[in-house]
Amino acid sequence: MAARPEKNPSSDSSHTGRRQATSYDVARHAGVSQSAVSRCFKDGASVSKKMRDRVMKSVKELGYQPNAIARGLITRRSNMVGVIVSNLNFYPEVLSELSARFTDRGVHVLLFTIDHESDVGRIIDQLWQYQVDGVVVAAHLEQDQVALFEERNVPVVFYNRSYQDVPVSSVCCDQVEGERKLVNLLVEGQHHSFAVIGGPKDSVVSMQRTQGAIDRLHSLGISDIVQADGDYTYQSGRVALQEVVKQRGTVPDAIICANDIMAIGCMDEARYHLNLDVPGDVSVVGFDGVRSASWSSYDLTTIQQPVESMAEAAVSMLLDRVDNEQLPPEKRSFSGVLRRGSSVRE
Amino acid sequence: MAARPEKNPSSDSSHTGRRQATSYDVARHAGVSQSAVSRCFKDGASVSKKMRDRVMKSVKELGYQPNAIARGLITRRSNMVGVIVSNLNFYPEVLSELSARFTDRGVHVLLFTIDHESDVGRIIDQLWQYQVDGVVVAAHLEQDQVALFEERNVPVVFYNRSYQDVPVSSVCCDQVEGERKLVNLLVEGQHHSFAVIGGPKDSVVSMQRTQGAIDRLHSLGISDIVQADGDYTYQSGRVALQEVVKQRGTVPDAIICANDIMAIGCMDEARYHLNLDVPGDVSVVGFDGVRSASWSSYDLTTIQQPVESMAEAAVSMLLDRVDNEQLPPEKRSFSGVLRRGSSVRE
DNA sequence: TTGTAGGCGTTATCAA
DNA sequence: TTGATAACGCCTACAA
Repeated sequence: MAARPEKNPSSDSSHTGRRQATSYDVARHAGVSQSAVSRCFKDGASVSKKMRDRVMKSVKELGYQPNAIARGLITRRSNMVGVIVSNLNFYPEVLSELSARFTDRGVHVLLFTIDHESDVGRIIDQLWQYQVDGVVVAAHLEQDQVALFEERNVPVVFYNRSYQDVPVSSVCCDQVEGERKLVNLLVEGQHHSFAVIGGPKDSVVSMQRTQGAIDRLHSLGISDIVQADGDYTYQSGRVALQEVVKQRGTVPDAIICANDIMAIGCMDEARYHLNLDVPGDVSVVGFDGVRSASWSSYDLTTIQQPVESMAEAAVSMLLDRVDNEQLPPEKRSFSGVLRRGSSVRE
Repeated sequence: MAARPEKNPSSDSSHTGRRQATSYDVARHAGVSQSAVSRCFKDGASVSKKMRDRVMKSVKELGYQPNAIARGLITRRSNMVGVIVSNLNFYPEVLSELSARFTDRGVHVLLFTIDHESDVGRIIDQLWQYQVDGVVVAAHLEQDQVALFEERNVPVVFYNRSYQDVPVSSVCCDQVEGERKLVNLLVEGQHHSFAVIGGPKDSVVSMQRTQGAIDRLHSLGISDIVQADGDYTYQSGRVALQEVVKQRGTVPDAIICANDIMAIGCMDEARYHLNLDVPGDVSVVGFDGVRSASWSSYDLTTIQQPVESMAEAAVSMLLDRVDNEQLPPEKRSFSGVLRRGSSVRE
C-alpha cells in the first residue's frame, strides 16, 4: 500500500511523480474543468483551439495519459481482445502477425496459452472478467464452449478451426484443397503406395488434412494406404514412420504428413535410422510451410499457408463484429500455395 | 449502442442476458446489499456461511463474474503485466513459459511484439495507459526508456538483456560462461582456426556471446579468428559463412555462431553449397538449444538455455516487486548446459 | 456480521 | 464551447 492519505482533489500541485497524473490534476493545473480535459482526448469533440492548447500544455508538463481502464469502464470498450493459442510452439508466426495487426489498430492483445486443451474453461472465465471486446481462438473448443461466446455476446473468430454446423466465424486455410494438390503431385510422379500420418486425434484440422488426402487418393483409384498418428511433434513423426514400416513391412512410395514438423521427423527417421534416400526411396510431403521446411537439409514439398492474409482476415473480421454486433457469422477460406521442394521424386 | 434507458438499480430482475450481471444485480436477486456480494469474492473477508450460500446461489443463477476492470480501478492492481517481445519468431518457448507461469498465478499477459526496435516508445506509452502492474522485456531498450519505468514506478524485469551499469532487474543466461564451455570443447578437439559469427549489431546478447568466445580464444593463445555478422536468421548464417570463406580464402576448423539458427544455416551452407563435411571438414557450434538444433540432420553442439528456470525467475522476480515496491533491482544469471551433438569433431 | 456511503478516473448528458 | 453532475462496477472504511 502506497501511503496516500489525501483525498483526490486536495493533493498539492507539485505532482510528486509517485502517482500517475489524472485528468483532475491536469484540469487544476490548467485552470479548466475536468470534462474539458476529457474532451481534448476525444477526437471529434467540440473544443476551441485556445482551450486545447492550454490543456495540452499542462498534459505535457504533468506527463498525463488517460487511464484506459477507467475509460473502458464507462465506454464498455476495453480495446483489448483475447487471443487463445493452443500450442505456441507450432505457430509463432501466427501470433506475431495477429499481434502486430491488432496493435496497428490500437487494440491490445491479452494472451492466453493452453497446453492442456482441457483448461479452456478457466481461460474463458477470465476473458469475461477482463471485458475483452472480442476473441481470436486458435485452439480447439467444445461446442458448448463456443456457445458461451454467443451467450455473452462476445464476438469470436476461430483461426484454422472450423465448426461445420455451428454458425460461428472462422478463417481457415483450405486443408482439403491443399491435400488434393499434394496428392495430385505425388500421383503424377508415379507414387503408388502411401502412408498418411495424422496429428492429434482431437484436432479437426488434422482430421481434415488426412481425410482430404485419403479421399483424393481413393478418387484416383489408389487404395494402398496405411495410416498412423502423431501429435504434430518432430519425435512423433519419427515414431509414426516406424509404425508405418511395422504395419506394412516395407516403406511406401510416399508419406503424407499432417504438418511440416512431423514430415521433417519422417525425413530424418528415413535418412538416419532407416538409411533410406529421400526422395529416392521415399517421398515426403507436409503442410503449413514453416520456416524450417525450406532449410536445405529438408527442402520439403508442402502447402504454404498464407499467414499474412489469414491473420489480416481474422483481425478485420473480429473488429468489424466488435463495431457492429449485428454482423452474421462468416467463414473465410484461403487457398494454400504448393511449394515444390526436393523431398518428392518427380 | 444497446438500448438500455433505465438507470442501474431499477432494471427488472429477469436479467435479459444482453448485459453482464453486476454485483448489484446479484445483490437485488439475493436480497442483500451490494457490499455483501463484493465481500463474498474477497477471501479472508468476514461473511457468514448463510450469507455466502445465499449470495453464491444468485451468482450461479445469474452467471455473475466480477468485472476485473472495475476492480482494478479501485484496487490499483490490474493483475495484468506487459510482455514485450522483440522478435517472436526466435523464441516461442520463452513466451509460452512466461504466459503459463503468469496465468498460474492469476496474472494476465498483455502482449506487445515489436519488429522494429524503434517503435518501443509508443508501446511503452500504451503500457501506462493500461495500468499494467509490471513488465517483462525481452527486447532492447534505450537507457532513457529504461528510466521511464523507474519514473513511473512500474516494476520491470529484463529477460536476457542486461544493462551493465543501470540498476535494473534482469534474468540472463550466462553468455560468457557458455561460450567458454564451447571454446574449451573446440580447443580440446584440436581446432586451431576459428570463425565467429555474430548476430544483429544492436544486440547486447550477441555482443556478449561473440566477445566471450573471442576473449576465451585469446586467453588460450589462439589468434586465428575471423569475424562476420548476421541477424540471427538462417539465411544470414549462410551468407555469413560465405563471407568468412571469402575473407580468409579457406574454411576454418570451427565456426562459432551467436545462435542456433545461424549455426544451422552455416551447416547447410557448408554441406550443400560448399560441399564440406560437418564435422569432418568443419565444426559448428551454436547457442540457445532450440528444438531444431537437436534434429538428426543437425544434432548441433550448443548451449542449452534453461528456459524454464529463467522464465520462473523472471515471473517471480517481477511479481515480488509488484507486491513490494521497495525491493531493490536484482540481476540473476543462469548457467547454460553444454549439449554435445555431432556437429563438432572430437 | 451486515449495510451505507464515498471514491477509483473516466465518459456522457445537459444546462449555462 | 464549457462546466456541473451523474453514471460505469467495484472495493472499503465506518457505522449499525
